[in-house]
Amino acid sequence: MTGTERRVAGFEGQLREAGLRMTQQRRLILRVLAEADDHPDAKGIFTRAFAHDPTLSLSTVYRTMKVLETQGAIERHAFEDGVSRYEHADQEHHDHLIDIDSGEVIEFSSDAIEELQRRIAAELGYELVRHRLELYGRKKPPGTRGKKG
Amino acid sequence: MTGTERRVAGFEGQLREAGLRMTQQRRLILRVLAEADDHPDAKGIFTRAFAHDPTLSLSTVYRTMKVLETQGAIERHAFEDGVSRYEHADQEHHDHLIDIDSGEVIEFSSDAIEELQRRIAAELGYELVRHRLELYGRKKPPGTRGKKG
DNA sequence: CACGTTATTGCAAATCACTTGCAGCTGTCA
DNA sequence: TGACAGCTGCAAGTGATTTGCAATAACGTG
Repeated sequence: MTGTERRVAGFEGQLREAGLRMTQQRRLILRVLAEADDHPDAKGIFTRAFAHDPTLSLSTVYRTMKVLETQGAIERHAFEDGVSRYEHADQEHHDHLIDIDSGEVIEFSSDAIEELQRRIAAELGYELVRHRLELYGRKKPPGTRGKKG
Repeated sequence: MTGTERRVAGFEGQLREAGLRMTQQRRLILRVLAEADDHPDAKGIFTRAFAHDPTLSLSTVYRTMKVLETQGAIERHAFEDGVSRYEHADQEHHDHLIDIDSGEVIEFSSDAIEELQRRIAAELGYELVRHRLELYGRKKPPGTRGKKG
């Protein structure tokens, strides 16, 4: 998987630049993150990584996530259940739609909504720094796409 | 404060209707909530209520908040720090803008953004059930209101 | 490549917000 | 007023995340 290789290498470089060490554990966690196409929480990352290195500890996962977040290498999200979920940050900004029934997380982005948020903040006298937008929805029966309820 | 009186009475009615008991503790907590114009967390509510009744316990606050939320009498929000904050629900739907520097929470509502969210969900094949939108911003210097950065 | 710093790790204990088991107390309603 | 189910305070329990500490392992240097 070349994309993954590249991502891990990229993360490594970022760490090196910050004077941080590239340990076996970090390399492993980075790989797990790069290969993930979902939004795993710490325990999920730990489980996947643990399969490759049974000496890894959960606290190392938490510490690594914090380092990576500080480095801007990953993004942390906390949806309704409150647990932190992570995803690599080498992608365009996006928000999340959560399927209420399945828990599935779908990514989307909308320039219109970004702009609208900026404008709303401005109207209140604020400069928008960041935001959190999560939609919680239920799958429509097929054939209703785009139609009005 | 007539508004407060009315709110507490309203809450009481709601509880009664649901076959729940109106205890001294609940009455007190309701009053605290009705008088609050901010978004206190459980500890904050406890502190305010405790001043009027030093026998009150924090678990009663948590239990009461859960009951009130179930009754739809209050709304619970969890901003970036993850702790649950509460506000009474006898008001129009709104979202929140959080001042990054002061922590102040400003309420706002936008039909445009509501509609946009509904449309985005629909385009993804979902019916929007609820959402969470928080803007995090920094106060602009006066005189820049509405201008573009 | 061996060595010394010093970051990093694993483990266990500690936090923090919130929940719950339990026994006694108190609204409610007949 | 009396019974009874709902409530409450207290203390212990959860579950996610953090932290103190001693051992370990990166990484630059010689």
